[in-house]
Formats: sequence, structure tokens, C-alpha cells
Amino acid sequence: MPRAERERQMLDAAVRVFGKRGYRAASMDEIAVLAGVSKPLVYLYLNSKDDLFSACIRREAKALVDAVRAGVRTDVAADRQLWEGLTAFFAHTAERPDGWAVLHSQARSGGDSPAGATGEPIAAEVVAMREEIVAFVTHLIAEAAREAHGNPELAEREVAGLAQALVGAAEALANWANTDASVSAKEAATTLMNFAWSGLGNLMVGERWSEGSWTSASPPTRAPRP
Amino acid sequence: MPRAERERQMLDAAVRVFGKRGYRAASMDEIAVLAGVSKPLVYLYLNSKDDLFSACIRREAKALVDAVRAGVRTDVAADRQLWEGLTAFFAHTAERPDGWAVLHSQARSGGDSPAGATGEPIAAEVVAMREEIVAFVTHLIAEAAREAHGNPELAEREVAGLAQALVGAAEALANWANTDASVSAKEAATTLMNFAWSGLGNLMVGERWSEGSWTSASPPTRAPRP
Amino acid sequence: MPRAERERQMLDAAVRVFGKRGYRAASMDEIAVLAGVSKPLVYLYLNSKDDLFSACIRREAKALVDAVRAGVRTDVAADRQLWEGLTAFFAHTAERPDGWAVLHSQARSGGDSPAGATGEPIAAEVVAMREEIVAFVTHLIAEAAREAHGNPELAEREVAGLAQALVGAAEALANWANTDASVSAKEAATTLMNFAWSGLGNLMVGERWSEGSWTSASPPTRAPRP
Amino acid sequence: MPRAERERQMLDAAVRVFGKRGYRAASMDEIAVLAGVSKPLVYLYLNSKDDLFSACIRREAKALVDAVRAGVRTDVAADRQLWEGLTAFFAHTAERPDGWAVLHSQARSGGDSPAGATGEPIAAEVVAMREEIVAFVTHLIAEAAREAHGNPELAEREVAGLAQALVGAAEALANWANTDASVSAKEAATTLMNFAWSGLGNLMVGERWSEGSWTSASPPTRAPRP
DNA sequence: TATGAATGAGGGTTCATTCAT
DNA sequence: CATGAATGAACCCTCATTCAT
Repeated sequence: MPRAERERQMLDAAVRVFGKRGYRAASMDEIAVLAGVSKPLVYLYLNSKDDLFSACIRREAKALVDAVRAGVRTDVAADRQLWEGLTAFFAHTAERPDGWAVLHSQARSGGDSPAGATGEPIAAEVVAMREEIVAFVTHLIAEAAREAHGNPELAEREVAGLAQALVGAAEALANWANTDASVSAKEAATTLMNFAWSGLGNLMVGERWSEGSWTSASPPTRAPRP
Repeated sequence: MPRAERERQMLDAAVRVFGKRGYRAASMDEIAVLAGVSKPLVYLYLNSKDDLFSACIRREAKALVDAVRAGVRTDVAADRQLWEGLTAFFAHTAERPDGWAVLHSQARSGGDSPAGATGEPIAAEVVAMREEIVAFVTHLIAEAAREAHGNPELAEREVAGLAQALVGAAEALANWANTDASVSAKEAATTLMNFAWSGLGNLMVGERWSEGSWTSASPPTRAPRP
Repeated sequence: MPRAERERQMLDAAVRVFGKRGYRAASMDEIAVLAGVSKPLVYLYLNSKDDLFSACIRREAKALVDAVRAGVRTDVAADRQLWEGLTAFFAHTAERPDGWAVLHSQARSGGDSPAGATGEPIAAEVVAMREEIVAFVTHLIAEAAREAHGNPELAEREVAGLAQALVGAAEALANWANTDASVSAKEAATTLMNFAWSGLGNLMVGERWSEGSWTSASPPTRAPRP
Repeated sequence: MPRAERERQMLDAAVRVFGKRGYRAASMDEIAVLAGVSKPLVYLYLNSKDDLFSACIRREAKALVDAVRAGVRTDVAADRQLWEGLTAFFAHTAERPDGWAVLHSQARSGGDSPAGATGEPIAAEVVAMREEIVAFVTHLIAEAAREAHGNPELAEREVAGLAQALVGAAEALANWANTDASVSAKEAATTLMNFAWSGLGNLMVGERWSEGSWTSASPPTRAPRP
């Protein structure tokens, strides 16, 4: 059997086990057995538990980013781009729940703690990937604001926060969809677009919710108030 | 030293270590050293690693829920309630980053996987707490929709998705705020209110973003479009 | 509460726990709880686990030996003495099963191994007690042989073996009687007398079973042969 | 080194250590060192302390039963069978003192106590083996009684007691022989046959020792009395 | 290429034992 | 007289990792 194939089998097994058990609780033994090979072979091909985990993260992160990238046309409006990206994202996480579990369960741990101190391999890649995604979303939001030119000057820091919120919301929906299998990728994407974009729309024309009351040049017609 | 005090010290240390390392990677030795006691004492008071972890989760979950509850007046409008809740939430997570780390890092892992399969103690409490919060948010959203009565019939399932998204967004912002210390609780809450509520407002008067385009009875005046 | 009483309570608890669990598996905690006192008090009164165990052995050994002694009249024939001794023995072991368990379960361990090497306290007392009993039985057998004067010269070594066998048989019957509660002390004693004495009787008049066939001056009338 | 061989080495070491120290006091460390391997290997091959102990018991019980079985011809008279069995038994226990120590020291403890309460693994096998042996001896005695047909009806319960006594006597002699090395298997077997069989002979022709005096149809000629 | 055999290191847990009060 | 509080030491067990073949 060619090496590449064997390696893929091992990674498949590793992603599955890491996803189910977490990094620490996963055992090389279980991975080797699930991959149908002997343990020394795993070490021969992938060097160490850390490296194996790293390879898993890299593969799954690349797959996710590629899937999203492939789903987004760059020559359309920003809102459309976001919608396409979300759809691709939800479709991918639904298709590869183990991969998503690995990425997500590790995205949180070891993020800010001093390198190596966590005991978990830092998985800098996953942090980097998340940041890249956040940056992309940040860019989309800024772009959309410019397109709308209702409110051309959103503070950079505010946009960053919005992007964080949006990505977090997407993650939560992905988990929700994976748990409650009856939610399709399109449904999830639609829900999130309704939630986010519609809100952003109001924001961009100057509407603000500040300290408990609305402030805007022209008082909003349809904001919810008694 | 009285038992209660010692126990608190141990829980403090445990929360810190579990938060930094995760359940599996945390060692009872490190916890004991950080608490300034010997390992057997930890076992004498808290029985086992599982029980210790459980106690941490319970304490931190209660503290968080209490803090939020204390910050929310129930006799005000739903949007105001949400804003108060978010402010209290961000203030609390900023004040007790370790506690939040424990709750959050465990809310993710072992949530949906078959009980016990993860190797981590299921920490059913944290899952329950998250669900309780989601339920509360779901209720607030439905309430607000009723108050606005622009769009009285949001599908129940859609509301559930929105609540998931909102909670996920809040979690992401909490982490972001904890990482980048210069974000205050009020800022974070404001950002999220702008993000969410403003969007919900549009939603409630019938505006929808579906399959990439806007649909509404009366075309929205200020939605972002070229 | 007077010290003597407290000490008796502790010994009662210790005998019970040591009997049920064995020396190693018994825990000072369990003993203290069962005795209704705090652990330091046990140490104050009885010094150490070893000493506590030793005290148990001593007390129970003395009780057993005393009971047997009290049941045996010394001015009767040897067979009668043995019967009385066995009856007293079985009655006592049935009455104090825990005491018997302590004595018996420890009689075997640590008998021949180098002192202290076993990890168990040597319990030299119990070995000594058993040897004393064996010596007494040896004496009785020799006495009876003399009384019967059919066969005045049983080799000393042979008598020793017979005594060992008799004591072993008694121990086995005591355990059997303790397990299957429907066997009374008298029944057990009678069974053993029938088993042993009757055989010894034949022995003493010169009957021998050697290498598979009977040898005797006057061929035995009632020995079992086709 | 092949696995089977290593496993034998480990069992040898374990039997030795368990025999010397008892189950609880034996440490896996000592066993591993004595076997000349590292501790993890012991666990890899034999799984746990319990399983290791169980394997020891099973191996030694089988060896003992096999040795006895091999030494007994089934086509000879019952007394001859018993003599052959005893000889084989004493020869075997003398040859493998450690094996006998494991079997015997565990046969006593945990025999009748509620399962699991002892802390020791119940070693149900050794109890079963002892019962099997008792049953076999019971059968032999009944058979011999039938052959002698002097006293065809020994009460079943009485025969059971006699078998218990005989087995207990054999155990005691085995220990005695192991302690005082100058006693050969044949000597021990002869002593026990003299002790037991000769007595049984009298029993079977109707002689009884009851409540302190002899009762028999024809008063015994050679029973020991002044 | 692939593996059976083997281990150093470390973690959770328990227990006999001792102070200070 | 009696105890709540505390610990050093040891034990069972697991796991990532490496040779020799």
C-alpha cells in the first residue's frame, strides 16, 4: 500500500479519535488500532503525538478554508460573499463533524496561555486559522459598510468586535446543527444572515444602541420599542 | 485553618489549573501545590479529581448565573433586560477569567458526544447551564417580538437558532475581551447589542434575507445595498 | 468513659475489621469509625496498627485457650480430655467467629518467612499459640498411648505428625461449622472424635497402614477390606 | 524473548511473591523486579493485579489437581486411591511450596465472607477447587464404606464432615512438611492414612464415640480405654 | 516496509501516622 | 481526655515512545 494512502488512513483515524476524546484523552494505541496499523508505523510516518495532532489540525483547517474559499465568489457584493461563505462553512462542518470537532475543541484551549504551558500542543495553526477567518470577515464588514456608504466610518475596533461576534455565532450554530441533525446548512446560513446582516444594515445607517436607548440622526422607523 | 477556608483555596487553585490546562492535562499535584496544601488533603476534602472538577464547575456556573440574574431587572423591556444581562455577563467573565475558562473549555468538549466516551467527566452541569441560558435568551427574543408586534410569528425553531447564535457571539466576545484586555464589559455589551438587536429589529418588521436577496412587504429603506 | 472500656470497644472493632478484611486490607479509619472514636485516640491507646493487631491476636488467643482449658478436666482419661477440649474449642469458635477468623487467617501467613519480610506483623503470638495447642494434643496422644499400653512406643515424630493432623482437622471443621451454621459444636466434636480417636485406637494396638496394605501382629478383625 | 516464556517467568515471580506476602501486601513492583522485567510489561501481558493473581491461582490449582489426578489409579480399592492421592498431594506441595502457599493462604481468607468485602479478589477458583477435592474425598469415603459393607449407611452429613476433617488434616500436614523439611511425602501420607483410615475402619463396622463413651453392637476389642 | 517486545516517567489514590488545640 | 487538620510514602496503573528484527 502506498505511503500516501496509509498516511491518509492514519490521519482519518487520528481526527476521529482526537475529535471524540480530545488531545490528552486520545491514545496512540486507539488511533493505531482504528487505522489498522501498528503503533511504530504511526511514529515512523508521523513522528510524535504532537506532530500527528498538528497534521490533523493542518489538514482539517486547510480543508475548511478551502471549502469556504471555493464557495465564495469574489466579484459579488459583500453581503452575498458572506452568505456564500457561511453556507459553505455550515455545509463543510456538517459533512465532516470529526474534523470540526478537532478544530473547535482545540481552538479554545491553549489560545492565550504561554506557549507549551498548557500541556497541549499549542496548535498555533488553529489559532492562526481562526484569526485569518476573523480578518476576512472583518474585511467583508468594512467593505459592506463602504458599499452602503450610509455610515462610512465604523471604528476599526468596533468592526473587529463585530467580526468576533459573527464568527462565534457561526461556531455556535455549527455545533447546534451538528447536534440537532435536522438543521441544514442553508437554514443555518439563513438564520445567521437574518440575525447579523439585518442588524448590521441598521447599524450602518447610523443607528446605535447605547447605554440602553437608541441614538440616531433620523429616528429609526422600525426598531422594536414599546 | 478552618475547613471551609481551605476548601475555598483548593477550589480557587483547581479552577485556575483546570482553566489553564483542561481537565485531563491538569494534575492533582499542581493543584495541591498551587493551593499550598498536600495532595491527600485535597482528596480528603474533595474526594476525587472528578468530584473536584464537578465542584469547580458548579461553583463557577452558579457564580455566573447569579451575577447575570442579579444584573437583570425583570420589570423592564426585553431589550433592556438583554442589555443588562450581557453587561453583567461580560463584567463577570472579565472579573473571573479562570472561572470562565473552565466553564467555556468544558462547555465545548463532551457536550454532545455519548456520555463518558470523552474520557472527561461529562460535566452535565455546564451543558445544563448553557441550555438554561439559551432558553432564557430564547424567551427574551420571543418576548421582544411580541412587544414589537411588527412580526408576531417568528417560527419557534428560528428563534432557537437565533438564541444559539446570540449566545455563541457572547461567548466569543467574552474570550476576545479576556484576551485583549482593553475591552470593557460595557463596550462588549454595546457591540453585541448593536450587532444583534438592531438586526432583530429589522427582522421583526418582516424583513428577511433569503437565498441572497431581500424580501419584504415594504422594501427596507436603509438596508445596505449599492 | 473509663479507659479499659474504651479499649475493649476498640479491640472489638479491630477484631471485627481484621477478621473481615485481613490485616492489610483493614484500615485504621474503618476501625476507628466502628469503635465510635477518633483515630488519634486509637493511636493514643494502642500505639500502632501492628500493636493493635498484636493486641487483638493476644486477646483472642487467650480467650480461646482459656475457653478450652476451662472445658477440660485434667483428672479424666485422655480421650475424654480430648473430647472435652474439642467441644470447648468448637463452641468457642462458633461463639466468636470474628476472633477465630483473625486467629486463623493470620496463623498461616508469616509463619515461616523471615521476620518482618512478609509485610504483615509476624504475629508470633498466634504461631506460638498454635504450637502450644499442638504440644498439648501431642501430650494427650502420648498419654493415651501409654494408658492403652497396647503399643507403648509410638515414635515421637509420628505423634507430632498426628497432632498436626488432628489440629488441622479441627481447624477445618471449625471453619466448616462457621460457614454452614447448622452444625453444632457437639456434632463437630463428635465427628472429629469418631474420625480421629477411633483411628488412633487401632493405631495404638499396633495396626498400621503401610505402603498400601495392612500390617499387624494379629490381623485386625474389623478393618475395612473386601 | 517470546511472549509465552516471559509470561511464565512473570507467573513464577508472582506466585512466589503472592505466596510470601499475601495478595494485598504483594507489590507489583516487587513482582516485576523478581521477574526481571519492567512493570508495564506485566500489565501488558497480565492486565491487572487481580488478573495476575487469578492467573496464578488458576495455574497452581490446575497443577495441583493434575498432579493428584495423575497419581491416582481409578481401578483400585478406595483406600488405595486415597493413599495414592495423598502421596501425590504431599509430593506436589513439597515440590512447589510457593504454589501451595498461594493456594492455601487464599483458600482461607475470603472463603465465606461476602463477596468483595475482603478487599482481596475472591479467588472463587481456589474455593471451587477445594470444594471439588472435598467432594472427591467424600466420594472415596462413601465408596470405601460400601466396599466394607460393615456399616453401609453413614449419614451423608457425617461423611461430609469427615471429608472436611481429612482435607484439613492434609493441609496441616502439608504445611508442617513444608516447614520442617525432613518429612517426606510418603511419611506424611503414611501418617495421615494411619490417622484417618484406621479410624474410619472402626467407624464402618459400627463403632461410635458418642458423648464421651463408646457405643457398639459388639464392644470393640482394641479400642483405647483403661 | 512493518512489527512484536519492551520501558521511563508520571498520574490518581490510599493509608498509617502525627501535631496543635 | 479527645479531635480536627494535615502529610510522607507507597501503590496500581497508563501512556508516549523506542529498539531489534
